[in-house]
Amino acid sequence: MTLRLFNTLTGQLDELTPADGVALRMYACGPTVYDYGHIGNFRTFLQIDILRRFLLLTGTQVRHVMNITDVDDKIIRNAAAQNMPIGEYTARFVQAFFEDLDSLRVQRPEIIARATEHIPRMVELVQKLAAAGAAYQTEDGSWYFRLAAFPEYGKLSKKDLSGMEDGARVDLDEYEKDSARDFALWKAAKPGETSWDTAIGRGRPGWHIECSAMAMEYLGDSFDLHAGGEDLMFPHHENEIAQSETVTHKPFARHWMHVRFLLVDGRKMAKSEGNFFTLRDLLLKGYKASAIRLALVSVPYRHQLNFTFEGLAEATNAIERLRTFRQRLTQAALAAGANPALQAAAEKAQADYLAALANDLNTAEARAPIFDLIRAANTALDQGQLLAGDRDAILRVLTSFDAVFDVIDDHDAEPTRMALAWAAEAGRLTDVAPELLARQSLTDEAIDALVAERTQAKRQRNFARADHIRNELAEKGIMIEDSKDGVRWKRK
RNA sequence: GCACCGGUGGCGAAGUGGCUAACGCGCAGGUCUGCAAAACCUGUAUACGCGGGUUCAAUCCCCGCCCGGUGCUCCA
Repeated sequence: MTLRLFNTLTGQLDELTPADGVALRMYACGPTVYDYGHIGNFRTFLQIDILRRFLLLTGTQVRHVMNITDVDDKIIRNAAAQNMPIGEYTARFVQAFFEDLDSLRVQRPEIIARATEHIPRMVELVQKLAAAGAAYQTEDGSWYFRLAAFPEYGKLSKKDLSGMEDGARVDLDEYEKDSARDFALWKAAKPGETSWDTAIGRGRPGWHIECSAMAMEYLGDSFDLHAGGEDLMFPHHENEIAQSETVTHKPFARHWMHVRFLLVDGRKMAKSEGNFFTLRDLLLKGYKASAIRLALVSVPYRHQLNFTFEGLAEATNAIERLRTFRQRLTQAALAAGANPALQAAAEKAQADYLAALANDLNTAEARAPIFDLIRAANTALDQGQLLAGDRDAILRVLTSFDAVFDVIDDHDAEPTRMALAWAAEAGRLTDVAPELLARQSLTDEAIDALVAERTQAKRQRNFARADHIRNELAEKGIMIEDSKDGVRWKRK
């Protein structure tokens, strides 16, 4: 199954296949590690995760590179303010970033490249640009890219900069540049700043050159796909193209994917708006990692996603339905054989599901056939018409669904535990929702014991005692569910 | 200001030039249950921003308008 994915460069849906026929080479812009990641960041990484999982599921190998920008102005400033080397400052945010990716079940790229470990490659690129006459050094020792050297500039973001007047918004600090739009390749060291002593002078890399250098290092001069948030399209990705193609004279990435922004309550998320959430904020409010994943993934990547707590609640309930169904199906006592109608339903669900994803990763559309199948299967189960062979077929569909969405398997305990441990360490226990603390206040064993006692009481028709236990557990967010197959409980 | 994207039932959100306009949540009824809850089933809503145009036919194409958002600057 071939994926048709919108390509920013061509403005249309293009088939995405590995040029080398072996593995899809893709580069995705990673985080700048100056703070904890927020849910907007993670929407992008989650959507790219959907892409990579779909490719893997449908038999395309991937060579996926993600950078970590571990040196930039904010990092230098913040580290200096805390009187520590930038490596020490970024270390905790790098670690937190990967913990958060794990919480959200985002698969690791094959290659993770840190900017500070690729300085020589960046210097080399600047030298090549200088040799080609596309880079120049200003009096302070910084290097800039000469936009005039790349006539195709603007082809990705579809901007025509030719008519733009230089000087419209000139940064006073940068009066030395030949043109206001020329961008920094290498920033000369200022006193006391972190810097590297290199052949092009003492300084540190500009942001854009990092990605060009690392992408080419691991993927070659030309590769299949470059992805990132929509905000990076201009100028970051445009600049990458300009630098890279000026040096190689080859197309940099054939395909560009941009994930649109997430809004919160209809507005752009910003600290100043008071609608800014990190993943940890949400976990401490008691939301499950799986619900956050599903909520951020269910709106297709090319649409803005309006994040709300109602949306999180919806995702929570949708996941409950998926999980409950699979549990019911797995536990049911079934006769041997197969029901042709259900076999056909399973096959159709699988086909429709994959077709939806193949169509520009339409995750919203992809959910529908799964829920259709669940309804058909539940009805058949009620009527005793679901047979063992049907169970196998349906479970296979769910497994396939979870290979991409990854929300049915319940891994929610660990992220919550991690977030609570972090909150304790960071002195943020006051931010933890009381319900969450209550919910975690009893161990599984303690709950099992209480549930068993209640079952015993019920058998003895001591309903007062039984109801008392039920209420007591309910107050702590533990829900008891009586069913034909026995008693289940879950943390709400 | 320029550019781009969107406006679908109570909410979220697919989709299509003509067929019952998905799916999820919510809500209602039913089944089950000691009672509940949960679960499941069924049902639910006079839903395609407004005004023109093209067409035998438009929610879907074109034009204009209104509303919301985003980019043009560090930003996922």
